[in-house]
Amino acid sequence: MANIPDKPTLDGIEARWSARWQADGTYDFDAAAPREQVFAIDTPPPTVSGSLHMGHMFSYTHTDIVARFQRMSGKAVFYPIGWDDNGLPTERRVQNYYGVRCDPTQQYVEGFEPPFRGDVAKDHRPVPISRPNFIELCDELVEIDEQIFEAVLRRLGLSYDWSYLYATIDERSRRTSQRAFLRNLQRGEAYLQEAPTLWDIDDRTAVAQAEMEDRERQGAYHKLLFHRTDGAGDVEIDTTRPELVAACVALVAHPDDVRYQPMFGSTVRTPLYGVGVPILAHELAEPDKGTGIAMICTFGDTTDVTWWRELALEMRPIIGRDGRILPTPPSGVPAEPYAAIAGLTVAQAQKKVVEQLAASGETVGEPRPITHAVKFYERGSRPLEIVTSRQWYIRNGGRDPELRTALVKRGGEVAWHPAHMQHRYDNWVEGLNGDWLISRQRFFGVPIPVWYRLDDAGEPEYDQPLTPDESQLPIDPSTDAPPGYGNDQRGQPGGFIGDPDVFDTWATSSLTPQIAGKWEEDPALFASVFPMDLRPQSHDIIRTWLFATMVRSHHEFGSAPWRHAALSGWILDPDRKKMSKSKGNVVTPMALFDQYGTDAVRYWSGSARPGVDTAFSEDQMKVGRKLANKVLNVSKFVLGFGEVGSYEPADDGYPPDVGATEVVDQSMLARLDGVIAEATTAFEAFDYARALERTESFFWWFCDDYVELVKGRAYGSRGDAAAASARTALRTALDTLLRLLAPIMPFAAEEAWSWWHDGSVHLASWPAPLAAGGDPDLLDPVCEVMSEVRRAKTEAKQSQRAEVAELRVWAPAERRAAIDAGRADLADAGSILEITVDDGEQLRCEVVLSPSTRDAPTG
RNA sequence: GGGCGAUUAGCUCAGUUGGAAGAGCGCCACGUUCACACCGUGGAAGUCGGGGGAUCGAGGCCCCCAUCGCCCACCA
Repeated sequence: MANIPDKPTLDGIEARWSARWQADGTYDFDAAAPREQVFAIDTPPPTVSGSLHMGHMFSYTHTDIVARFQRMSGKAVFYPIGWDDNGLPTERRVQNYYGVRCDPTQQYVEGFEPPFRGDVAKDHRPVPISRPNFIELCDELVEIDEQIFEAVLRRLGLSYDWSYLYATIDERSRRTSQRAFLRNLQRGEAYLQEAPTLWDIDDRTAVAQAEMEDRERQGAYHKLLFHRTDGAGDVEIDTTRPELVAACVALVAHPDDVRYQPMFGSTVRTPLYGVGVPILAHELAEPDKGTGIAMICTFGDTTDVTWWRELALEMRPIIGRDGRILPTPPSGVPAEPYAAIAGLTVAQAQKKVVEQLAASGETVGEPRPITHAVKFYERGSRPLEIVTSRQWYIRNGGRDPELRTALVKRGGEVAWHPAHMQHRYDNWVEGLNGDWLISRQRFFGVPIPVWYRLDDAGEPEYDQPLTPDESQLPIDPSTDAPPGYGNDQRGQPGGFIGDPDVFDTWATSSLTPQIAGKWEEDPALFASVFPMDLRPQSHDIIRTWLFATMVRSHHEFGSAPWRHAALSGWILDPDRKKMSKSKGNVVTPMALFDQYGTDAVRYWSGSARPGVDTAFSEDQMKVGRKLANKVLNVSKFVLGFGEVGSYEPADDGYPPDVGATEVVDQSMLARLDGVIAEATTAFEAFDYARALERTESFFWWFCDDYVELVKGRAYGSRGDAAAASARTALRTALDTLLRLLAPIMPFAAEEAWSWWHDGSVHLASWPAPLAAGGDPDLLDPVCEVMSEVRRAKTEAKQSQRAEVAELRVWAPAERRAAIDAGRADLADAGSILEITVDDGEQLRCEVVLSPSTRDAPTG
């Protein structure tokens, strides 16, 4: 054959084949394919404000392996990629990269030059810039980051159709996001409500339940005295937040708590302020926590919100959106003690209040330190507060048992891989306690496409938002005017104002099937890719991305958005902790590609079972490197025998195996046939790891035993007919193995394939069953005998090429036939002069090395 | 507090309907440059977390316990 290199090498094959695939459009989606022949993947768009790490390489490889299998199986694979670039993470990166911050009150500056581009000076104070200037910098940095991302993903060999590339901030995504929201609004699935909201005081934005996490923090119980108005003494309550005493609206105990039953309905005066608050009963109060009676404040935690709502309590907010105590006390709260804390941070206020309580004698004993869980925004650095604000919500079942049940049912329509991941979904949906808050008081995001009429007094009429026609999308209500209005009416009584907020990034990324499939913009495409076949993602975002996508699809289409969900595991440090950037000196994907080769890194990913957290292992990459190298070398060797016999290489279609006339060769092919079946079944169930394991195991057996056994014959030691059988079987097996390995090791497989085929192995058909007709187990006793011969030579400290004068084998009758069939090949492979086979109860060998060999001087 | 997963050789992990403990790495020994030193051959190494139970038979099935990890929870 023409193109076999003298010295095969893995070096540089990624660059060569990546360029070739791109030039040839190897992975282009066939948009004309009918739905049943399409395999559509809802690829996770990486957050471009971070960096691509090994976790991405790991899970993205899994998906790519599946995509390649499906493509070879004859599917038109719809495999788009996008960038998740809108939202807070990008804003933060822009702030840190350019040394700026967004201040909507600033005026736009034409041609603004940021103070830095990377390497911001340590003592630099962020320069306030206008929102349009800030957005421009976001767009600029996102573009830079995305180019770097693309280079890494191409190097990983991901078989995307890059022509469907999208970004969650691009025009189509904005249009899709706004359209979906307007539909939700029309159907009553989206609504605006003023309510207590979890609030991040640093980012100055509301956050959703799904983005909240608990962190252990040091705190302390303070015992406070509330004074009974009937003069019967004081009530002691324990609290970790004494600074909120001014916000106290009631005390609460469990209805069955006999200690407090007599007090229910009576009134106590708060310490310091003397404000009268009722003592009430509620099931959520826990008798064995603290003194068994708690103070309800607006708001200290989410339980306060529940109590406030269910007990219909007053509102006495004292914490502002900047996390500081409001300048003026709530109505009915005396100004005098309050003045001391006005304007302080929560931490400062707590210290002050504790001093005040000590001075007034309304605290008992010393604070008792405790460690307790406090709610944080997952990207935040200070505890969340709860403030009242007007926000947009989408119904997700959090307040509607019927919808919740329906969404759990939708989850049941999806096949989960691994299956137990469905528990996480069910668990989350069943535990929801509020609707999905989608509005964010941020800047770099999809604007909420509504305006509000201003009444004659200039007050917004929030209950009847003005909406654009879908044909106008995307719009920006801060610059566009609503239908029937002119921009000169902006902010004027009788005119309008735009909603100043943007959607949370999940509100847009929950629409990735719609965005990638060009919903409402290319109906033919959308019809052929939706519902998608596969959603691959990490299990830690089941509650966000997966669930949110389900909600949007349920509302819009009344179906699940995909048929399968494949949840990948995490990468763990060797010490079994989740690998994190904070640990420093984490390896970068590019460095590993350079060191081991892409196929080797992919091999490490592919050998991890679906959904299982996996230790980062360079050892596994070394093994992958060995395998890739072996693929090239054995290919060279097999192809070096040349084309003989009836073998005809086929460009697509499967090569015929009719030339294998020897039972030894037929046995190998029968065994390979079993591997094809197992690998195919495994791949169809998304179990790429099993497919790899079976293929790899056969591959090494093929190289170490079968090739060794028949190579003498393939060279022609027993004549042309016997050689032709061996050569045909070798080439058939090689052809099959390259196809089986192509999804895992696309570069090495393509390289070896290219030596003797036109066209890409990645467009070749997946191996069909081989009608070999042989006995797959026939070679077992032959290989056992070969192993015995090798052992004898090794124990005699001889070369494997050492001559054997005589090999005597005893075997049960049913195995003798197999050994007889392989005896000529055995003689060749082991340099054996004479083989005798006799009956015996068990397989047993006696190996007599030739004296001349044994006595020959070594070295 | 509720739920899920894991526990097999020094390390990383397979072990698919229960039928005589496996692989790779590492280690030891030997060999070899005629496909492959990114090589080959062979070897040592495990009371399958612990305890019960059903079975002729359990790493696999049932119950209990322990340890680790993760998810969820209304954590005053």
